[in-house]
Amino acid sequence: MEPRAPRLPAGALGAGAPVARRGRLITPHGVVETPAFMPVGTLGAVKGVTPQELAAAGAPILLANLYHLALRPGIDVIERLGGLHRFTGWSGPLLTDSGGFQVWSLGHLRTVDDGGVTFRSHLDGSTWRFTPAAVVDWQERLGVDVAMTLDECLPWPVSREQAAASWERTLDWARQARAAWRGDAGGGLFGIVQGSVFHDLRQRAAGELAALDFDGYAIGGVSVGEPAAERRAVVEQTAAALPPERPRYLMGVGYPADMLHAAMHGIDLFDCVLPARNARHGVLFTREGVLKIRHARFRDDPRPLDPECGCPCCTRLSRAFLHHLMRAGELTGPVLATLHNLRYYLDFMAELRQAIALGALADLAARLASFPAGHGAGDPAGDPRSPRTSRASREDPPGAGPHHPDPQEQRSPDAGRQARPACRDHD
RNA sequence: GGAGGUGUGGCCGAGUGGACAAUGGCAGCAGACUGUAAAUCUGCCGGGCAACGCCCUACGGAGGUUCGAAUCCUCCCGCCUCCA
Repeated sequence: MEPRAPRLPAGALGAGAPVARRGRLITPHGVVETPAFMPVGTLGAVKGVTPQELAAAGAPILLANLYHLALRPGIDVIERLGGLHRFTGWSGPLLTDSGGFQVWSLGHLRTVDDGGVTFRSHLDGSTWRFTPAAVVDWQERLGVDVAMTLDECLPWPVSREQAAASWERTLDWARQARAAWRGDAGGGLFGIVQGSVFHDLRQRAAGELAALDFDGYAIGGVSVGEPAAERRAVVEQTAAALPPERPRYLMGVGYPADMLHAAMHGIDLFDCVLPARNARHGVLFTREGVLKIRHARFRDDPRPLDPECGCPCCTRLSRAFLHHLMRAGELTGPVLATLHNLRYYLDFMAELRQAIALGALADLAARLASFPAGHGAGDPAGDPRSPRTSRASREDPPGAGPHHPDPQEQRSPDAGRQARPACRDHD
């Protein structure tokens, strides 16, 4: 993103450092304009939000979780009820995560071996075997638009040796998943790059994964505690090594500033629980920065959370009322807060897409960077090595403007195919 | 009028001779949260200070016993229950 910054040689498939790009993810249940944010509905719903509300907020695609749905209510049940779309009432594109994240988050409830992952259910202690092929099969039975391969999401930090060994296993799983994938329903299968914070590992992994010809590629294993600067470096260099004509998905990220940074490096898809979870915890994203709505200072505040926001909360309710609901433990509080944060994220992505189209990413970066430090907006996107803000706004939008068309994105063989997710440039 | 019970930090509520400035919970004041085991978790929460320790004030009030009392005794005050 910073033209003057030294970068590693481009990967075998990359002609150079990727830049921000607009695109379309074409799925059986609709087209997703990218870069896009995918709200997380682990159990089939974003907590507190109906499918209708989610659509009204502008969500283009919903993420759910295979691990959680397999344990409860079970793949069989959902399949019998007509698939995950029918079951959840969400008629737009659906992506399911494979359970790879639970390898990390449920660290003490699982064991990993070369063949897959054995979970001890967090619900009742029962034993569940997740193999690369089974995970693919289950997702196909759910009828999702985008399935993810089973991967091993490593903790941070790990040694280089651990990361390398783990990657060999995840790569093997990716091969098995690719072989098992049928894609009958028109969905696509994404592979997941791991490699912890080791750039050469990541780059190698990206290349090896690309050779398997997935419908899209995800960068996993970030946002597990590593420093933001390391994460950003990983994103930059991994993105550069991924096939440009396919969607790039940065898993679990993140704060708006992090998404902006990643988008500047050619990432197309994001997901994160942050807007929903923080909303439930009283932390609201606004165009002025973050508001902790439970703070006493909002008790008498008649203003909307964010006057520029069109969500059901901001259009007619005061900060004081939301403050009251959250403090009183009234369910409506977290619901409204979630609708707001989601709307903020989705609006932010719309602004991001527009900024890419207009070559105005620097303005967006500058505005984000102007947020008070420590308010949860993440570090400024412009310079991973500097927590200061002015830097970013001085730099040119890194190759994102109309004068920096990204030649990599054009005319991929799959660009026009509707049968499976594809990502391509606009016009 | 008689008998029994009870009174603890903003609220509820443990503690019944030293380890008690006093367990918990709530409320309050902050912090955290990144492919969701999270409407969760963590810290602070009588006052003061030259503050990893010390001092002051505190378990309804006043006295007393004791080396030592929120805890035992006496009286007073409030509240509750039962009997007249």
